[in-house]
Amino acid sequence: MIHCRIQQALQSAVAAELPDADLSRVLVRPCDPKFGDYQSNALMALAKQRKMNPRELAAAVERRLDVGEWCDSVEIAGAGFLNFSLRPAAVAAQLQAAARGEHLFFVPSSTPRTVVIDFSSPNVAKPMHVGHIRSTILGDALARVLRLLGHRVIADNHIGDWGTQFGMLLLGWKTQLDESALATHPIDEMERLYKAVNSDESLRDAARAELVKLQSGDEENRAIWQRMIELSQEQFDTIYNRLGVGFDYTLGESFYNDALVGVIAELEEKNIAEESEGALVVKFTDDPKLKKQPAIVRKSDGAANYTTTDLATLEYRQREWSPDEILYVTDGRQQLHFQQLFAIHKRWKPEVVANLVHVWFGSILSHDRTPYKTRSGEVVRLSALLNEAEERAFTVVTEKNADLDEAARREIARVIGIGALKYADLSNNRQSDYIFDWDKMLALQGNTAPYLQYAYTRVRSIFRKGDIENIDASAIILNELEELALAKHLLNFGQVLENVAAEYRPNYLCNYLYELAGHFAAFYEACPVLKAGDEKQSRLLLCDLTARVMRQGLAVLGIEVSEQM
RNA sequence: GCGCGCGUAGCUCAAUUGGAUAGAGCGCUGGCCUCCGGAGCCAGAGGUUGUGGGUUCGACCCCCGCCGCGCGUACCA
Repeated sequence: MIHCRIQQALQSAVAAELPDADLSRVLVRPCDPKFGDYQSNALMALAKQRKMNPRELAAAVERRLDVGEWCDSVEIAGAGFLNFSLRPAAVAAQLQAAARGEHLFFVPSSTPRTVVIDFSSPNVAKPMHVGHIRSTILGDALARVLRLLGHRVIADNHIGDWGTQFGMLLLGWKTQLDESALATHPIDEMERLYKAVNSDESLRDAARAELVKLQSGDEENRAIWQRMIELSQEQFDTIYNRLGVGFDYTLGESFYNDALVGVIAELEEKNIAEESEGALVVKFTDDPKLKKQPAIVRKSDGAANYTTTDLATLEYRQREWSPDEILYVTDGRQQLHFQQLFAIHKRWKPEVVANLVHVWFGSILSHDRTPYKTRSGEVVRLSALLNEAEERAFTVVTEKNADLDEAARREIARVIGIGALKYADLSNNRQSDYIFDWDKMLALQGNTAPYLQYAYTRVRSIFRKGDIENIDASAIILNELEELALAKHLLNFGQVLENVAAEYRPNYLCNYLYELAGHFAAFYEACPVLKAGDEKQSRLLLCDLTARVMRQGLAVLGIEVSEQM
């Protein structure tokens, strides 16, 4: 990609001028069009370190710089910026290469990594709810982006299939199970059982006894527990199918049960953990931020907790897959837990160099800025949320396109509704809390999925209308400002994907696609396509590449497109 | 108390290693249909980036203080 080549050329020039410079910080970025197409501000920082005059350094580097193949001019501006302006011919060559199928403005990573992504993690015997949506959607989008860039991704669903709640569930199952309710609405029935037992103090000991039996391998309880997992997995699969989300593994908490004792023993042996108030804890005396809060790895009743399970999980993943990176896509409220986890792991397995990252996100809020709930104050189930998204989209589609038959409208509504829901989440900075708003996410204007999907159908419509099958990409003409701006924007797709992968922020891609739609709209208004003369094939190519980038970009966000809306 | 995070236009949100005149949508004002999907496009108004200092050629971004909000803070995950 041109951007990359310019950056490499700049790095070579800097290396020649300043042999000891840190080239990893010598970067080239897209910039405000009034300055050019790309900009580097790296020389100002380098000059500062060395107490040099930044403009003189820029001039010296510029003399060594050879980017004539791609750039019309390189200018030194302001305090020492280097501004690059692309040659239209170089832009055209990129478009032609894309037309030949050589690339779609990105290239696979030259250093592929193995990345484990831990996301979604719903609980057995409970409904999936709005609290699972960000993790599921964000984790899936990151998995898709990383895969597209050539990385080896292992998506692992660490479901909650173990814990004290099973004592209550088992007791309820044995004493007050409604078989027919279980057959029709298994999740509701299991939730009912849990609530019934949990609300009755007098059943506490009996529930506890069922838990102990389960833990000691009692056959009947194991069988019931297995059944609960199966029923829950059916629910998960239904939701994941609707969302188009997939996993490579579903290794829940119970998978690590047998390893917990060993983990605890090792932490004791290595003097990482110590007794305190009846529990076994890890203290972080040398870490100013963590010293106040020890982490419990064995409760005073002898049971392990999630820190222990996560350590065992980490050890398994390391042994099994040797990842370069493990991503935990969870709520920001678990930050302390992951800081502790990573700190313990570093002491426990100092030889492991995998990059452990807590990819955390904010909360979904109602308009009153309290956690998003139903009107009656209950958690919103994911199934209901998806239904409503599709239903609302169906209403809009029917309004706008009543002549399509219902099946077609349902299918379009599915694509739009689910897409809107996902995009609303992904287009925000993941660390921000955001306010859930149906009208905003389904709007056809602004930075929304329906707007982007609509932009896609407008392009496709040109091809339908013109009955176009093949494009002759031999003559690219980029005379109009709008053509050139659109073409240049297409060139930046790959860099945006890399930024998403580097910071685990899909909203960068959302912004890019929204800008792409904007550039296309301007082009579409200013430049007739089907009625064009010499430019027709060139413009068709711009349309086609826009559609392909839009479709691919949305696809890695987990969002589908429709030919018509 | 301590820790983490947040505070950007009336509202909802962006802002890519510290980079150039902080950008969108909604709402408001005003334009554009002999034209490929008007579910669209263009323009205008709207900002002391909570606040006071500091570092820097340059700060929404880094450092210190203060105000406000959210979350976490020993046996849930």
